[in-house]
Amino acid sequence: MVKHFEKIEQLVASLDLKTQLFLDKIEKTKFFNKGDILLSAGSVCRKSFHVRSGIVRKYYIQNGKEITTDFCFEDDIALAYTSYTFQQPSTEFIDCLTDVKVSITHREQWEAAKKRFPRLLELDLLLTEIHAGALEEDLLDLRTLTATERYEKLLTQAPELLQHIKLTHIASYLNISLETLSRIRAKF
Amino acid sequence: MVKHFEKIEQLVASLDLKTQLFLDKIEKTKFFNKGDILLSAGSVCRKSFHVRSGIVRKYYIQNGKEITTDFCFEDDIALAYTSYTFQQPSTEFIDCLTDVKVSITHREQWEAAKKRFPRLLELDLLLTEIHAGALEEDLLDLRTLTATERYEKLLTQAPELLQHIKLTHIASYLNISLETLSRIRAKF
DNA sequence: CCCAAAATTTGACCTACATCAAAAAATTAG
DNA sequence: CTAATTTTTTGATGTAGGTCAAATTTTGGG
Repeated sequence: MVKHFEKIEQLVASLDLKTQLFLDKIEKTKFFNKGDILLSAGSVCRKSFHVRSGIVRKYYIQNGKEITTDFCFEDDIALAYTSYTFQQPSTEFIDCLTDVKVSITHREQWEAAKKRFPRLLELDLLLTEIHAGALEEDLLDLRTLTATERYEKLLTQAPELLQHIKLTHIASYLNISLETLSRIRAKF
Repeated sequence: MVKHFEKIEQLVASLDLKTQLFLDKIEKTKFFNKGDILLSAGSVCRKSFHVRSGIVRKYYIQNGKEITTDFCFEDDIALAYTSYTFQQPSTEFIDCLTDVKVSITHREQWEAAKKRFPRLLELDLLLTEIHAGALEEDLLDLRTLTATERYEKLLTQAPELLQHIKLTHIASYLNISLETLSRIRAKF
């Protein structure tokens, strides 16, 4: 769930045509089915998944329980951030909550592209800044909001999410047990 | 508390001399006293504070209570990240827990430097990636560890911190009440 | 349309940690 | 060195939200 969409658009639009064409050339469209796993914990994340349609989820497993860290919709880029950046084994899984269409770019090719078209560094930086900003916000929320407040915030900021995603996943995303979430919802 | 120190060093070392000299030129050394405030919530963060000695703390105030988000020691860069990046009013304060020596660089000049020496974009990106990585780890810890486990982790990863910093601040950093932290410590 | 499986709700109980209050220990200033 | 102030500990009590179990509702395949 990345915001700041306009900023990204704007930067991409300001790139020269050659760069944009190159980016198009190194990405490949693929289709996955609901339930398919795009990345497993333990393996190194070497591709980015630019979601074109459908819903993708990032999660890790803690004591046999799935903990959702993010949902990715159209235009979001799904990747296991730390694994991708530092080329370490991922702690996260990435899977498809629906049938999905994604544009895949391999990290190597993206790195090469950045070498060849240095302005892509600006894009990479912007994306990373936005990611960090979102993490800071999540951290703040987790520290200061109660379970109910976190739910309410989600409700106002991303109500569409509740239409499409199972409560189990939403509960783990909000760091609330399924039962508690159900009780919160009962009182509106 | 930034790790990955070697990576940064390495990248800086790989910059050509002109770039390095330029960086030196735009930064200014200043001294502050214990208790001094480097940035207040509400104002926009326009400088970065590279800590040379002493301890700096970042925190925000929630219902009249200070919540510490980070401690910065020698070599760390203290700034209100989101405010600095997007030039919004900061939610965070930055203050000095001890007398402090810092190198200050103004954002404008840093931005200009990036324009003039594009390889600095790589440095900026690296710093942002490291920041994001740390945030991801904090988030994971907050989601999965108990109060005791968070304290133990701090104890093994940054024991020096406990020597120098008041328990009130450590408690708020760990998102634990002061009393609970005291009880955790009582049982070693 | 119906049944099996999955998702959600409801109920009873429990626990980690917060809060409030006061005592004890450590620090600082005069 | 002592009093005043700050920091930390200890005690008593409260509560948000977790866990386990069972009932209900929804969903999807045949």
